[in-house]
Amino acid sequence: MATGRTHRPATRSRGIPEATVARLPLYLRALTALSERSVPTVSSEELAAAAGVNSAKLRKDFSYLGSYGTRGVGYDVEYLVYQISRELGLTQDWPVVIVGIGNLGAALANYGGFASRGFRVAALIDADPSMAGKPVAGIPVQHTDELEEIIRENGVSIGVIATPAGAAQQVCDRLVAAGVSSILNFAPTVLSVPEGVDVRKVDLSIELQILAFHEQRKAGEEAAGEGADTTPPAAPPAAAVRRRAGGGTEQGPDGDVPAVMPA
Amino acid sequence: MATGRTHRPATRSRGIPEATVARLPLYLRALTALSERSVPTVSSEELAAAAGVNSAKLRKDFSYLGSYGTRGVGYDVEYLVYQISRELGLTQDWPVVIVGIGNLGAALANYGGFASRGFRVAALIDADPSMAGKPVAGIPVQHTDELEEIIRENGVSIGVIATPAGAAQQVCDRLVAAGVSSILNFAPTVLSVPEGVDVRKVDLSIELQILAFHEQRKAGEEAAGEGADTTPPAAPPAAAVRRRAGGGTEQGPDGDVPAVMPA
DNA sequence: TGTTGTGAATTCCTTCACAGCC
DNA sequence: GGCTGTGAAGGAATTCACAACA
Repeated sequence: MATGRTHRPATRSRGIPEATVARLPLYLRALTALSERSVPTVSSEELAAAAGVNSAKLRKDFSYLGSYGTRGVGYDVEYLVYQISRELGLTQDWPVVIVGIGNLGAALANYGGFASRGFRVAALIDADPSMAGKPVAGIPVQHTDELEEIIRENGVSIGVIATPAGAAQQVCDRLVAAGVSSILNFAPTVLSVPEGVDVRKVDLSIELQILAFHEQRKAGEEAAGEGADTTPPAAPPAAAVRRRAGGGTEQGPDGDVPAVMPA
Repeated sequence: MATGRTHRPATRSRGIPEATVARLPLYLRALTALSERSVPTVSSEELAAAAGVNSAKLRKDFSYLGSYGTRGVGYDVEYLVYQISRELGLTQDWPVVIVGIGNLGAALANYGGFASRGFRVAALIDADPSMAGKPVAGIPVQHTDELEEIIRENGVSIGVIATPAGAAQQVCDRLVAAGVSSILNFAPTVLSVPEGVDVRKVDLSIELQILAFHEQRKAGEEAAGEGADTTPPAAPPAAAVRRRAGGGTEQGPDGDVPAVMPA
């Protein structure tokens, strides 16, 4: 789900499995909600329900962090919040820059959940000179020319790319050259990065396509149901079939380069 | 990565592993790019590189779809595009509704990649009456009151939730009741849905937290390096530690309910 | 008694390596 | 000779089920 090119073999970072790391934020959210309601302790069963996983998985996940629970009782909410936060590195301040302040970039800049978890938007950067100086979410947009300076001055190590696909690799290269070593990519491209740089990708159209797959399957089951297999009716040997959407935008079959959005 | 509550045991839908389904859109994108450059055939090695995976994995993935390649030659680009599109259900038209037209909802509505893959934005829905009628991305926003009618009239089966966290479950319930059976959730909540409904989640703050984890680990390795283990310095038994961000928005430790954004 | 923590079993995914075919 | 398709091996993630223990 992450790592652009660098075929890092899904390292078990510091002994904690990737799959577990990916769930820690979920637990953390559920725990913080409990904390706000001043719930002192929680069982694996309850917490698992709140996080939407099963309790055995949750207990195993926590076992990688240490033995933070009490048998017969459960987990101390505040303590766990602290431990998970520390494990995730959220007890420190992470300045991030957002590059590409279109619709999506603006949405990200306005997102409150950032600051509430140790992430601080250090700068907004856009290539459009007419954007420069315009405040978005209270932060003035700066021009791409200043990218390197901004990164270095703020000690930024995490960058968010919300540019069109065409610009993403170039922006990525500049970020990395300037010292960024973790990138969250919203552009619909596979980014190439040197060893040691982490890339995670958020790709809207991929999520929709996966949903469509399951949706189609459901529809098929309903219809068929009876005998034989579901093998599709062997298709035209070499005929490309394009979409046949109804209305809506168009801007090239797939090269995308959307006005502003994720894939 | 999907399914809110419904603990569906990661079914291998129609024999194709979930992990493979999740990669098909990646291949499709790479293939479409090749198609545009009029490249007639491609080897597993080349295509894998373009999609950012390794070639053995790609070949195995394709083997679940059928034998669409030619030994000694490679894959016919157009043909594969068609086969994958069909497998994903993209050869048909999928009307979707977007609920919650804040910054993010607007970004989604403007996203071109939608239409280019069989997804058609059938309607934009928001709870704010003052939004009603206002066009976003050329589509007039409609009020939540009309949700059920819109779903039914357009035969919508895929819904996108881009509301604040507090409204998400309620919106979800209404969508499901009206007939939607696949949901893409951008709100930072675990959604409960009945059996048979698919939920996928896109959660920005989770992605950032995962990056922070790895970033922290990198920093730690640099520093340490030498002897002993990396076990952290046992922490204060029951003291919650809050962020210490610098500037930035605030709106409650975690309950989130952001102005408009994903988690 | 009630709940954690964890070995063992299971299932799922990835990678290897090579036979089969063009 | 080159490249696909796939059994088989290896590894990772999940789940089971129960001993340990407050």
